[in-house]
Amino acid sequence: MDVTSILTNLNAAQEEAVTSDKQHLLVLAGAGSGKTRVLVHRIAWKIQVDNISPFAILAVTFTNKASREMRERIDELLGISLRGMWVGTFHGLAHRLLKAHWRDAKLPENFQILDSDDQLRLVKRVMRSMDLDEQRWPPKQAQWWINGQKDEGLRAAHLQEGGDPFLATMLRVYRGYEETCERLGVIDFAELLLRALELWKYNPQVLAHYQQRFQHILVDEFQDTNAVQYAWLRLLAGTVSGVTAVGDDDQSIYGWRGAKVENILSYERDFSNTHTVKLEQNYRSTSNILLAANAVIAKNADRLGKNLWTDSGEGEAIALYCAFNEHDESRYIADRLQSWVNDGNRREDSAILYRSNAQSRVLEAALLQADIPYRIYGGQRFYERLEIKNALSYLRLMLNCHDDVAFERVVNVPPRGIGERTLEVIRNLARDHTISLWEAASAILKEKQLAARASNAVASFLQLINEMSGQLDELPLAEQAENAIQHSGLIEMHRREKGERGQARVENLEELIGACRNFEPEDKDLPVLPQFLDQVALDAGDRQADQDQDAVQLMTLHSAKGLEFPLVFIAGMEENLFPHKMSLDEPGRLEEERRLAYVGITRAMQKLVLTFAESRSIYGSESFNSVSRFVRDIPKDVIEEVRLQNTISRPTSYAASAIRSDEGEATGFHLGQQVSHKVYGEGAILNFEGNGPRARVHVSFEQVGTKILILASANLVAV
DNA sequence: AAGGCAAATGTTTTT
DNA sequence: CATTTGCCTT
Repeated sequence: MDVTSILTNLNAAQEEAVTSDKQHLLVLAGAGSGKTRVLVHRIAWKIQVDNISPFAILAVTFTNKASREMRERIDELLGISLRGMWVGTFHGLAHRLLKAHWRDAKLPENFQILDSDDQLRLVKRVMRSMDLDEQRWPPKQAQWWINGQKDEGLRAAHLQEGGDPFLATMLRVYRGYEETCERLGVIDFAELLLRALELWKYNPQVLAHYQQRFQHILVDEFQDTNAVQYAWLRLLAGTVSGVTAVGDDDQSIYGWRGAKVENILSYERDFSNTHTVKLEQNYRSTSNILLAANAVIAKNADRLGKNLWTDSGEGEAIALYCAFNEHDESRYIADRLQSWVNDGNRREDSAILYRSNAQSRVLEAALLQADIPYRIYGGQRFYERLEIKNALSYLRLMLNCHDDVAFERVVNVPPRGIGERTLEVIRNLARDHTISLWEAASAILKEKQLAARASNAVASFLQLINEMSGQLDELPLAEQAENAIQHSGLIEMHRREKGERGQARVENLEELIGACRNFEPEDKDLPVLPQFLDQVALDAGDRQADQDQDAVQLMTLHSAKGLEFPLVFIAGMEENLFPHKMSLDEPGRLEEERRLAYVGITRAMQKLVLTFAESRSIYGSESFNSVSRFVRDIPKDVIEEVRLQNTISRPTSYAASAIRSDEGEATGFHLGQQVSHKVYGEGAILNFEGNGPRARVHVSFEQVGTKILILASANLVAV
């Protein structure tokens, strides 16, 4: 094989990374610097030059999408079989390990994976059995807390309550939840990782096997690893294997869910004999866009320090539009998009990004109005939808009637007269005798402990499942799914549901049958249903397809990471929205928002359009926010402020905020600012009027509405 | 046990 | 504002 082909079209830094022969390699890859490329080419280099067998390589990513992409690109470059090479997500690989070593991991052979919805239900059940007040102790919070502990590698047994009533309660729930999971033989996502770590920790012979096997380990998006994932990697690498870690501290935006940027710093300490390469040349964006991105991120402290540069031209200025309100903002974006299309561009090549999903509504309305096709990413994914989860629960019960999570979910869906009371009897018996709900239900029927009506309902449910699972081996997957959906009455239930929602649910159920038909099991010799269920649990399915239509893409800034578009809009560049007000208290949070802004800006290849609204209704009431600090951090000479109808370049100030800041400086307040008045309470500044001692201010108070006050005597206090 | 109405409650998301 | 959740009635 010709080795030079691996190195063609690589720049010096990329080549250095691909060919590095130090044991460990850390690649700090700026946005758009060819990160995946380096990863893929390094794998090729390891195989063809260092003669490492694909069998001895493990490549790990965070998302299924990233892992699919990596597989495809390795395939493309090498054109050889990837057989034996492990490429997957952290969770996927952990699952694979646990399946192979279920005994050592102290799991039942056919353990089920809980998604966050299942997990919440279970936490709720545990908390209810502990008689905790759901108002005082929200189950969501407990779930969050438990996952947070697990992400840190902490089990209930490792923790001390230390007299703190909050901790004490959380810990009790954690213990109860752990016990329940253990009894049911189910594991949640965080558990998947923690178990895989413990599998190696407590079974040195298993660990040794994998340590010997994997000579080289590659990790993508290293800045997103949490404590458990990092420990897992260290353990696997041992002292012999090499580790290539690729990441960007400036793109760490998942700290709030346990990701530790510090892992990048620890890396050089924990893995000796490390070489670090920075990829700073950007192949994606114009220099104006990079200038903006660099300026925004420069305000963060504790960066490893990278500066993106490009040798492509300046490109166009970054447009900034100050809208009156969110409708005006959306209309502007739609207009701008329309002219982009009229100029012969594809909608597909543009994206509208925003901080929170709630912003998409207004944008959608404007696009609909303008007749511009769009595609929304985010929100609920296919296998997470209620109707799909119900259908899957029937399949799970057919496979294993002792699956209590599935049993709870669909025992009375569609309603068949098995209510809370009946269920409570079954639950109690199951708990007292440590048997499954299925067994408890059967026992109760036999002993005739129920009223005739409830008894009949339970009996017919058990019979339904029995009948369906009787045909398990005979029918193909799609027909089993169809049976489940038909005979359970699920499809009939949604048909009767009024409105579009029912219609959509029926269609989704039909799509599920299609998905079953298209499913290709990894191992053709094993039963197909369990493989299907596992796959579905680990990959909730890409959001609505409809790929064929040329459409604008709408998504949150978070989900835009890793993508690029010639034209990018970022809507809602306002204080309190972006940076989000929730993240203003903690400085670490604010830095993460700044990185999110950096991620957003660096998605744009040719043209970036930032918009903000002077007034925006949030949850029904109007709020007034000033332009985001991130916009103010961008050098003014790369910004072109857009006014209605005409476009003016204003190197000195933004027209809209100029008025504000002038008045703001004179009065100590600015438009939209939250202030407090000792009689009227809190409100927002709507307008200023006049100058000097007679200056007046319009304030919209939350309690009493809008008042006009003499600024000098109102004694307003900034909130 | 099921359907209807009032009240609460609102970041970001992958697995 | 819009959706979900819990309580209350039939």
